[in-house]
Amino acid sequence: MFEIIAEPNRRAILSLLVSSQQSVGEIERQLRMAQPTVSKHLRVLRDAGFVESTVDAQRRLYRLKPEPFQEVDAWLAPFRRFWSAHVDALERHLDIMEKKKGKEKTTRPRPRT
Amino acid sequence: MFEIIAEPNRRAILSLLVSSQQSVGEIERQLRMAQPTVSKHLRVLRDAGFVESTVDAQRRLYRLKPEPFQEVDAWLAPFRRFWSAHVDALERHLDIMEKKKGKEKTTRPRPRT
DNA sequence: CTTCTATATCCCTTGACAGGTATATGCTCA
DNA sequence: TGAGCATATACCTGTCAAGGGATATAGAAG
Repeated sequence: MFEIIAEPNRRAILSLLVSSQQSVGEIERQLRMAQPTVSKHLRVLRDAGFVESTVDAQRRLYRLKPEPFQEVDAWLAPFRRFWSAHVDALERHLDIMEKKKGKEKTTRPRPRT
Repeated sequence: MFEIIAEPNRRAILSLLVSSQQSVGEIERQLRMAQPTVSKHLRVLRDAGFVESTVDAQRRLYRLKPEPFQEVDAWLAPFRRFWSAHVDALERHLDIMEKKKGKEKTTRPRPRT
């Protein structure tokens, strides 16, 4: 399951689908990917249960399915317990993240994906 | 970062390290992996910041670092919002079904958001 | 110093997978 | 029915990462 989300283009597709369902063509245009590439990634995502599709005339509308994300979350659980014992480290990390973002405005930046 | 945890042996190593720090040899024995394999995976994990090591005589003790896990968690956040809406809807639906059957509604713990 | 133990690295082979191009499939509408 | 659009698939090729085996490094012990 992790191999699925290891691919950057697939993560981009998933991020797109968070807001709403999209057709293949819409994904293709927004992500500037070739159509076969999009279709192939969607195939992988569908086989892995990350998305499902419905037919709308000649189009296919893809939307997210929650289960695999829950599995990722479940895998993360033991480590979450671990890191919550390291709140100090968390705060240091966030400080570093803030400093890295020094170029950006203090108003909420748009998510870049 | 996802490529790192996409590898099953690496996930096994990380799971081992949740309980406590381990030497390379201990990991090698518990997971029945060849020593160079363990060392190479640990190298990858260390470079990606998932683990760190300290020297103990000829041994190296590896332990988890929290930051990359937090990043995974951060990536998951938008999807978590998405799927918790789904689960809530499902529960409401099930509640309705229960009531239609005239049965008592058994209170269930809410999933953590 | 020599040897033993623990770990890291090097080299090589192999397999998986991603992208590109061409083509197939399927639906719509004139 | 045929043209045209939207999507899926087949085939090819290059890249990259994992595992195996040999070897290098470094500390410990005698």
